[in-house]
Amino acid sequence: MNIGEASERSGLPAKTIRYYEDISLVAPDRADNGYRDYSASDVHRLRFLHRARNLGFSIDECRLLLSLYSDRNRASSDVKAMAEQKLSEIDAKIAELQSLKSALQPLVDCCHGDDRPDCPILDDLAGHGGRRAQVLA
Amino acid sequence: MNIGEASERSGLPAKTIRYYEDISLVAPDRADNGYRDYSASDVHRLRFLHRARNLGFSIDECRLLLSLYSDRNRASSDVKAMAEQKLSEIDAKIAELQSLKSALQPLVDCCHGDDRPDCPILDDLAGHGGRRAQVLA
DNA sequence: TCTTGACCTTCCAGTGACTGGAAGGATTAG
DNA sequence: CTAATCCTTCCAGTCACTGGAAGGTCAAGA
Repeated sequence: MNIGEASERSGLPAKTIRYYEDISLVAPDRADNGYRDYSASDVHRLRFLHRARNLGFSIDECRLLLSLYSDRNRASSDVKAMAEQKLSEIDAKIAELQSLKSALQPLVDCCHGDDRPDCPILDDLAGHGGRRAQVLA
Repeated sequence: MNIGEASERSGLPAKTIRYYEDISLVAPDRADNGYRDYSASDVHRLRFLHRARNLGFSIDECRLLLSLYSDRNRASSDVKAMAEQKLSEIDAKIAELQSLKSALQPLVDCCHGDDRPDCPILDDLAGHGGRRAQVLA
């Protein structure tokens, strides 16, 4: 099948699929007219990539996952370790965003948000927030 | 002061400070020997940038914040609107990460993680997870 | 047969926000 | 005088695409 159909079936944009070929994640056949020709297993691979990317795995991690997937002898513990690491990265990002939020929220809350030029948010960014506690060191 | 001291005082790496000059966020003087010469207000500006970047504002948003900061006539509502938008972006990112987590966690939980090749995580990625619900559509 | 439009190809460049490194000049301490 | 440290510029790489230009191919309709 052509790239358009492979795109539809995998959920990935055609541009992305070509890019994945550039970086050797898929290797479709070529038809006589030069068009890429995707097999069902190519599409399978693309769907795998789509899912794994959606789960937050990097391209290199996807590459590893694909090789583990096709390795009859791999242990599930290898994959589990990667997934667990991903989970802890996700937790760390959530924590970071929440601390960002708790730094920004009080500034928004105490900004009157009217036409006057006085603005606690800018004051804090400037590093002289007056009586208010500094948000960042 | 030289870039090294400006770096220490602002908390930004020298490389980053030079980059900020490239993109016209700061414009230090030059000494006779060609070295950059940072004033106290340059450092002030760099600290402002450092704080704003840490709060999740993009470079372009920082540029805008800086211009609002030096605009005697700006209304605090302008800044508040930006900060509120930032907050909702942060909330959206947190929600996304949490849904990522709730997709990945059950896979990790049900993977036995031993030497056997059977692995629910890869099965799910491959799109044929058996009796388990598919994590992704 | 011709034409239109959809689809495909390659290649180049840009994104955001830096970061690393090479090659070389300036300054400072001993 | 020398060695170490600091500074300079410039180029290239990161990550994972994405946009666009220029042009080839194909299927359907007049």
